[in-house]
Amino acid sequence: MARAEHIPKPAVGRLSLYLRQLESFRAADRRTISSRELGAVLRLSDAQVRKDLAYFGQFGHPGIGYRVNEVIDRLRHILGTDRKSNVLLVGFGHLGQALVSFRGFMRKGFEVVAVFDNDPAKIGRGVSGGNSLLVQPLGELPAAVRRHNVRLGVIAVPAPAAQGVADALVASGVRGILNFAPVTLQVDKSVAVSSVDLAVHLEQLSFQLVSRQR
Amino acid sequence: MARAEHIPKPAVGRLSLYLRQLESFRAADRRTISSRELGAVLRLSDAQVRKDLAYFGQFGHPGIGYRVNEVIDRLRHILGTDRKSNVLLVGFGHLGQALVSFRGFMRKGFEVVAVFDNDPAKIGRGVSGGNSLLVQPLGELPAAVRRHNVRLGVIAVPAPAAQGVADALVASGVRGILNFAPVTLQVDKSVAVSSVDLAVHLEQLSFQLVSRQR
DNA sequence: TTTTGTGAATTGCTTCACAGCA
DNA sequence: TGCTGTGAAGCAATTCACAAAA
Repeated sequence: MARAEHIPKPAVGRLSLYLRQLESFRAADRRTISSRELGAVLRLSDAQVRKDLAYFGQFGHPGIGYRVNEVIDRLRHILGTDRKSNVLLVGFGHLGQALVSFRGFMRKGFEVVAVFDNDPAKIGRGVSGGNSLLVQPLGELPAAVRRHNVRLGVIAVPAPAAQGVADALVASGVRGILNFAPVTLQVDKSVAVSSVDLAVHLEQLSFQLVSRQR
Repeated sequence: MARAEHIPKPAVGRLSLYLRQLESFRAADRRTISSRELGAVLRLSDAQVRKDLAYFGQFGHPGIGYRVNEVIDRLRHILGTDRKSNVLLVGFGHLGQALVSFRGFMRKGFEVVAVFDNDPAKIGRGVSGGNSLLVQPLGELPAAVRRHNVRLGVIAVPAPAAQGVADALVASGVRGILNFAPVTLQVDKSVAVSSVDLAVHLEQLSFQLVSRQR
């Protein structure tokens, strides 16, 4: 039992991949899986898989492998997605609409409970996502955070507006931000930030292409 | 000049961030910038910034810092975005629409030259993005790759369809894939893949929240 | 001075290889 | 046998700290 040892940051990132892959195996009626097989589909070594899981306790069964259901449950608990988290979305452009209609959201333990935008043409519009949400003006943000006990916010606004939105989220008490705007947000380091920048990803691919063809 | 030395993979990822931030500094009329200041806004150490840039040659000027324009040009060249790359998009749902209408695309040296979807209701529709593109059926994909000399493809289809699309892209000669579907694509390792999974990012935030509040 | 570029030291992460269990 | 968990070894990345340049 190697609990509470120092956990490499990349290991935490892989936990999500293990969970996703295990759910896929479960959908295919697999009951157990070895570290070797799990690693193979994710392009990781078997040792990597074992070590990552072992950081969080005794997961596997020697001679058998890992029981799919058991590991899924434990990973969800570790990641904190075994109970629903209320999420708030700011920005209802194409990307924002894509995000609320994305099924993976709810399935994974996250629920969008409010949507904001400052465009008067969008305010008051219904959100397709399901539970009869309406797009609200940003002024309503602090009230919504309190009412729904929101800890996570998603920023899907244009770059120039992103920092202001981040400030508003943090001031309202949000503790984590998923940012899709291509800027580095300046927030108190007690707030967790994860950023997705389309251009950055394309540039990485471009670099790999350039450096490989030589 | 420490060229061609072994370059840490994370360093390449940061190159994009340096580029983005430098463009932002240029927009604010800054001509030079020190490693300390550049690192501060990106939450990196000054030594990290210097070392990353030095992997790719002599960039800075002792006593002065880095000349913004100069470094921007050289980073673009290194990343291969100093000339336009033709990109092909598969999947014209909300996410696909968000991607084509994303301004950052063109600005960064990428241009979407064809859009595909298998939904008959979408085929033939115009793509808002600008240059009068029409959504095409997937069967047209190989021809488009050849015609436009496409090396990069973006997958924005539902998870179950993603692997098939990836296979089609690779078979057509695409060399890099940006994947938004929540699956690990199995492709030949000569093909570069970069994946963005919304659920994974939210889970990372959730984990950080859970582990911090204790 | 200020600030870079870079070997050396350090820290962090992954792989190895094997004891132990089923 | 098959497979996990884990110290030890090996590799990778970051930070330190300082000579050299402007």
